[in-house]
Amino acid sequence: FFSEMNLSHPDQTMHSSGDGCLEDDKPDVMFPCYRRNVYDEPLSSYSSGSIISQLLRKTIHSARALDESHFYLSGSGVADCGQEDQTSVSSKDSTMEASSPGAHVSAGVNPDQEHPVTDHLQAKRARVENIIRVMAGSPNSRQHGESEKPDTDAKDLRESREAYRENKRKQRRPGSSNSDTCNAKDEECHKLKEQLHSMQKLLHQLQEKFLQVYNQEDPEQNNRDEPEVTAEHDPTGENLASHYTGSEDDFERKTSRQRMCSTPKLHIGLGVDRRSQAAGSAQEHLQDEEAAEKKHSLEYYESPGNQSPQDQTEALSLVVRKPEVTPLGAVAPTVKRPYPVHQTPFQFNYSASLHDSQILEHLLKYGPHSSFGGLQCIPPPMDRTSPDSVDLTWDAIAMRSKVTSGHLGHHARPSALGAVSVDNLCLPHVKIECDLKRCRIYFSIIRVIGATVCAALCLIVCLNANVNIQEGLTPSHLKKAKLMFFYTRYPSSNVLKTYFPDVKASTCDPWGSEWEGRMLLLQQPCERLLLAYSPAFNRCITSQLIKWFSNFREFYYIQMEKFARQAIADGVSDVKDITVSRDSELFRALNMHYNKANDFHVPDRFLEVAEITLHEFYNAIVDTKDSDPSWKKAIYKVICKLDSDVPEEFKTSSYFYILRHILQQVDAIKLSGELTVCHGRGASRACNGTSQECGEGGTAEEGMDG
DNA sequence: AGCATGCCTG
DNA sequence: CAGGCATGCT
Repeated sequence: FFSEMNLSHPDQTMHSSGDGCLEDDKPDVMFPCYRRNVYDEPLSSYSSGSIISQLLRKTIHSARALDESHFYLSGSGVADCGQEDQTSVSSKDSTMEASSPGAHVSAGVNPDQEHPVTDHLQAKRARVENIIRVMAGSPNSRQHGESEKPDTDAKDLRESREAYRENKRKQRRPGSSNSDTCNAKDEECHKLKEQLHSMQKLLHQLQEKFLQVYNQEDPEQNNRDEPEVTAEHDPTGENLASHYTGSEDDFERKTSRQRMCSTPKLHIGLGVDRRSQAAGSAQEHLQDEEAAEKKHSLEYYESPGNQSPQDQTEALSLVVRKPEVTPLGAVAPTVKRPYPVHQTPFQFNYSASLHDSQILEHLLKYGPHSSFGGLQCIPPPMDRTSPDSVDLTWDAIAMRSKVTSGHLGHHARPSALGAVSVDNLCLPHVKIECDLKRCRIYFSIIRVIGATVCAALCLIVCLNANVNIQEGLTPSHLKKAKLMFFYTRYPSSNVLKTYFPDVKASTCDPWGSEWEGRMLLLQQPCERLLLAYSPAFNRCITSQLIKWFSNFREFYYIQMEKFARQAIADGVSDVKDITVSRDSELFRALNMHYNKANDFHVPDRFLEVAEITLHEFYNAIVDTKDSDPSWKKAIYKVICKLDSDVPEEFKTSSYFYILRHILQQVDAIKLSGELTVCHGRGASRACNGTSQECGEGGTAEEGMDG
């Protein structure tokens, strides 16, 4: 890891003293409550693009820098996040050090360090290095390729420079006192604690929503053809569904089907409650009563007593529980622990927490998009050869994204520091289609690794990031736009802004320095957070929306011309004989395009407009006006006046559409049984092979000062 | 020149 | 669906 960093940023490697930075408590300009240390790297290296991930990552690092006896969240069960490396790592030290001599490269590369470190710190750092290194697998391949890209994101560049200057500044102030460090760290701990609590709340909210969503689509309890999100159990008080009641009948229809499911019981304690002590008994308790109770309880996700596939209820289909014959079954190991059941994750014992921290670090380091294959290189200490070891490869999921265009948009944020082959993994343009799968994976991970507070926080952040925090418009926006097309074919940019409030809401860069204030939103209802992290309604996105509608119109008119000519070819002699009804082939084609899920009741007015349009084309063609190159323009002029007002419901956040989309995807995934995964053994081999490449690659980031 | 729009293409 | 290009307007 360190060699990778050094290679990646030779400038700072040459000047910055890694060990000394451990003691560096100079307030960070950009993140006042988090000081940079040796583990810090240019922000550009955060591939996930989630600022919260960055924060959390810093949290972990800070935690490790702290004395292990007074970690943040005092009195809570999470305290071992800073301790986990003590014994657990030592179990691997010999192997890793032997096989990866570059692990301590930072010490070797910087012989002239300005701040000699104590043996204690060095030992500590060595442990961390090993953890990170092991987790990293062979991250250089990506980095190498990335560095060769000339079109480095400007933001990345900026942040890289900022980080670079930051390091420069730090090295100019070698003397940092430990007393200051302690005070600052206390304050830091306090802030972290508050943030963790906030995250916990958010976690609860999202989980509840998640379960609501899931329970509603439960095919054995509901008619899945009308998935809906009810708000009656909405812990946030945000009645999403209420936005839609009393308007279009489809919404009414859906909301009328009020949930019969009981509110899912949420027991994710995040280590702050009694879960640590109660884990064992909770397990027995669940085994006794799970049939009656577990179904909609998140506790089930966590309980080690519910790991066998046979015990799986449909509630866990979200974590990919399928018959083994199906491709989905390949994921079944996901829900199995790679270590014995008695390694209760809620008890923050070393073994479990090490694994947690590995995954956590991995997630934080590489983001949720990275492959977990590297983690399988270090099987959990308790079960190194477990055949159930799961290799969660995001690329397998990402590849299936239907919306992805296969390349990064110019507004997308390329990840600068990637894990192995991040290129092929989930990128910002990978959209909602695979988000549900991610959800399932995340919850699988939670079950596998146990929901320590760190892991849970990380997971929820990643989940959040994937579903909602991404650059550019989401598939939810696209779906919404398509439905809006039923009302307006020529929306003005003002209309677009009005009806995409969640997009418009954010005017500052989620990845910019404003993020700190945004952390406050963690205490706000879910949707607020989502709004806060929605993409800025910049010109680029506006034009993207406009382009969408342009494409919509294009398809629309192509269909019209096609069916008009068909009618003529069929010998239709009177325009009046041409009608458009819901049974019409034309309508079916249009509906398939704009309302593929067929979950939206197309307004009658759209049928009328379609019929008018068809008539226009028919008449024009009959009158041989189509010989004029611009003969369609006259038709366009007519049709553009037929726009209707878009219902108010569409002004709501696209969050609703996200949920709806997820519900639809649930069905789709269940039917297709997709979601392929790599099996652990092969991936493990690959990891071992690539692990030798650690320390290689990673040319200097282009565009750095110098 | 700068921007918007439409057509064509992959 | 998005990129590239031509066109047209200001």
